[in-house]
Amino acid sequence: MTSVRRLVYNVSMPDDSRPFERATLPQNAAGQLRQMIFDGALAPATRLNERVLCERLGISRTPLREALRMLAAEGLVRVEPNRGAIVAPIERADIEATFEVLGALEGLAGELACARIADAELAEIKALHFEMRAHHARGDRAAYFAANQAIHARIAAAGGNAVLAETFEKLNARVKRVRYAANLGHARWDKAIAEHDDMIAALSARDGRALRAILEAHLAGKRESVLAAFAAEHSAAAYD
Amino acid sequence: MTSVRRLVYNVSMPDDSRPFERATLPQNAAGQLRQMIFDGALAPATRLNERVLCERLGISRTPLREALRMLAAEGLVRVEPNRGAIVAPIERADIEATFEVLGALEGLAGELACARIADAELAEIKALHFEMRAHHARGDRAAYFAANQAIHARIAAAGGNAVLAETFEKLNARVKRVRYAANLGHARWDKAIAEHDDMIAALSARDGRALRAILEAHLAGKRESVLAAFAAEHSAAAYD
DNA sequence: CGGAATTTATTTGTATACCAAAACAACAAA
DNA sequence: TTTGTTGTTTTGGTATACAAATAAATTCCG
Repeated sequence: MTSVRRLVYNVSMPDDSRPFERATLPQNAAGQLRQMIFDGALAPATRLNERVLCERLGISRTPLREALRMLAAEGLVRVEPNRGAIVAPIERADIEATFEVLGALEGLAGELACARIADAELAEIKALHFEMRAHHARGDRAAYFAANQAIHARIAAAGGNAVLAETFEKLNARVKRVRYAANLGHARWDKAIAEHDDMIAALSARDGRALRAILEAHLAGKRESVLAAFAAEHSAAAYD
Repeated sequence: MTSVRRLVYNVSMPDDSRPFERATLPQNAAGQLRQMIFDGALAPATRLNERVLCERLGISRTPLREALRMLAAEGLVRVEPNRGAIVAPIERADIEATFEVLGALEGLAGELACARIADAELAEIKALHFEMRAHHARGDRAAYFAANQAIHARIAAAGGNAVLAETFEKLNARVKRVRYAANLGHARWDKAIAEHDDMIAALSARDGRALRAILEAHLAGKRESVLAAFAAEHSAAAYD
């Protein structure tokens, strides 16, 4: 049972600046569902029966439906009138399109980050980078994945553009599951690591132009590996 | 009473490809609220009292709350636990951040569009362009605005990247109200028109690099004029 | 026997009533 | 003016009911 380790590295998705963040039930439910979708407990195209989910989450229909609407607006779920919700299916085109946008967004973020990042934040990203390399050295994919995601989220955030960071997170969420599923081969993995080294170098040097190029290339590479894994999985297990 | 003319140019926001689109109440309500927010009937920071809105829209609380959640996920509304929803306030930083992202997105879209756009779609954009110039010549701001928005939406769509177009639309929606409020002076307006001419030229020539640069600059210009108007309005009517 | 028509069972969409807890407002007291 | 205190309103959530739409099961017919 490969239950992906719960994201260890906090990146403070919404502003958790307020003390004692009281979550409302729909927010909670949405969070749980998100997690289930990420680690595959809810596969794409799975019907989301309200009754069943209500029991499973221990809430009533009203907040559940609100949660589903939220997820729908995020693109993780699709609601069809009178037919209910399903986990949003991902197609090849979606992956391509999403990574294309992610590349542009993170490219911009990198450029901004080089101009604006504080030393402390840079240090933290470096620390994460070396932790990630440690996980890579040990071959611990889950931990590597989490650290990797954290780094990218922090770069997205380091641009100091909240809208950018938020948009990046939301889009990234849509492909997170396939990202993790893409168990990269050693060659690609090593290449990714090398690219990360370059990223850190460019960021340290505050070379925005370079970082943007690296990030765009990195995302493109990631896209290819994800697409490959996606294609493989789909030829192996043909549902239709 | 400046009630902005209802968007004349369809850009097919969500896929209205299916015939007889039955809308569910929450979707409907969300649409109406969106419109009210766009044309200022609901100003930023307005409390959205459930009871009142239920009456106004003629629906019950259940679907209304779902609609509010949807709008919240889109960033048009903010729901604070136990405190209800308000129309999302916009601050200077939000405008800057949003336009920064919009610039990157539309830049990418432009580049993609140059590579992929079909002649028919290019012709349509050209047609819209000249309509827009006509509105400009007559000084019809509302019509100009609508045509302008339509052009940008079509460019965003012409990249053939659905995720990109969708993301652009959603982010643009957040600043649409201030965009319209920014009643550009003649100088800026003429400049915008000139930039649009350049856009069309670059798109016709399929010069992706150039179009990207033009679009990024255009958005930056738009940002400045919006910021100026925003600042002016805020010094004039100081609420606090 | 296989497909079409029809009945039946589920499920969704929405409304309503109800309640607790939180927020807000009004007002008295220091 | 600030601080308590006390109603009042509003929100968050549950439970229930029911029509309409979908999906499933069943019957009917060629």
